[in-house]
Amino acid sequence: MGCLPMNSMFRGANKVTLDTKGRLAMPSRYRERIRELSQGRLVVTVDRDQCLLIYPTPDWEEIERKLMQLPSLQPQARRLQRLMVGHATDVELDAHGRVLLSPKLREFAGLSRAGVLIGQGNRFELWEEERWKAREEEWLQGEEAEAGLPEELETFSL
Amino acid sequence: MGCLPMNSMFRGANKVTLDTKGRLAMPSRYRERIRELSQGRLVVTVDRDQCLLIYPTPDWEEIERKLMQLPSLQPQARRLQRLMVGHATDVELDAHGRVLLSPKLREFAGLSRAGVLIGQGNRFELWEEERWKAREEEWLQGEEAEAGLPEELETFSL
DNA sequence: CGCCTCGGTGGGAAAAAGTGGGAGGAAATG
DNA sequence: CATTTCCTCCCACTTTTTCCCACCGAGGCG
Repeated sequence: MGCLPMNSMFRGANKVTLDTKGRLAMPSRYRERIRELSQGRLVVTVDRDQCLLIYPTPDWEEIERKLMQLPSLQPQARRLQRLMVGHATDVELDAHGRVLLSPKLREFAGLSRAGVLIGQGNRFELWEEERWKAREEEWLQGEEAEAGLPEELETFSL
Repeated sequence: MGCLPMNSMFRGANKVTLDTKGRLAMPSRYRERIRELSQGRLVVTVDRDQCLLIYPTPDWEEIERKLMQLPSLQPQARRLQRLMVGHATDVELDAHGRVLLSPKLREFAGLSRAGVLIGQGNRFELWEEERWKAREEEWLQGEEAEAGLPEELETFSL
C-alpha cells in the first residue's frame, strides 16, 4: 500500500469550482492532512477514463517507481507509463489551499468550471461534473455487471 | 466481522425526519452506543439501491481498507470503490444527537423530509420513506426471487 | 390535573471557507 | 535594452458552514 496510514484515507465527494485562472480550492477538511503528508506538495496526472488523479507527492513517487519497473516492451505497460508519468505535474497548495491546474490537464479532463473531487484512499479523482454524473448513473443501472463477478468480489461483505 | 460485539448490533426500524438543513436526529436509544463505539463519529455512504449506509467510523474504515485493496485496474472493483469510498462522508453527532447529511447524499437517496432508518447489524440504512414502502411490498410479493437460490441460502436455517 | 423532564425541531449569529481581483516580479520578445 | 505578457503571490469581499441557544410537544410522575 501507499505511504498513507489507514486511518487517514481520503474519502467523499465534493463539488468544486475552478476559477477563471484554473485554480482548484481543495476542500478545507483535507488540507491539514495534505500538509502533514507532503508539506502541501501534490502531483496531478491523468487517468484512462478522462479524469485527473491527485496524489500527495510521496505516494505518487512510489507509484511512479512501480510503473517504471513494469516490463518496457509490453505495449500495455508502455501506454500506462506514457499516460501517467508523462502527464504528471507537480503542484503546491497556495496560502488559501488552492492548486493551479495547467490548461493541458484541464483540457484532458474536459474541465472548465464545475467539477467533482472524489476521495479514493491515497489519492483524489477530479471529474468534470457532467461526466461524473453520467458515469454514476451508468454504474447504478449496471446490474448486468454482477453476472461475471470476479472472485475477489464474490465473497465481499459490506 | 466488524468491530462491533454481537450484543451491540443495531436493529429495528425508525421513522425519522430531516429538517430543512438536512440534519438527521439519530434515535436516542442508539446514541450512547454510538458514542461508546466511535466517540460519535460516523461515516455515511451510498448503496446501489438508492439508500444511504451509516457506519460507526471504525467499522467503516475496515471495509474501506478492504475495498481499496481490490485490484485497481479491474473495472468492477473501480466501480465499487468510486461509488462507496467516493461518496463516504465523515459526520459527527452534534450536541443533540444529530448528523448533517450533505445535499449530494440526500439527493442520491431522494431524501427530503420523511425517512426510515433501519438497523442492520453494524450499520444503519436510511431510506426515503415512500421508496422504502415500495421496496418492502416488492420483497413480500417476491415471486422471482426464490427460483434461483444461491447455494449459501439453500442450506440456510432461520 | 398540573408540572416537570426529555426528545425532537427550528433558527440565528459568529467563524471559517470559497471566490475573485489586482499588484509586483520574472521571463520572453522585439 | 526596453517593453510587453504571463505568472505568482497576496489581499479583500461574499457566501457557506458550524455551533449554540431557545422553543414546542408529548409522555411520565407527583
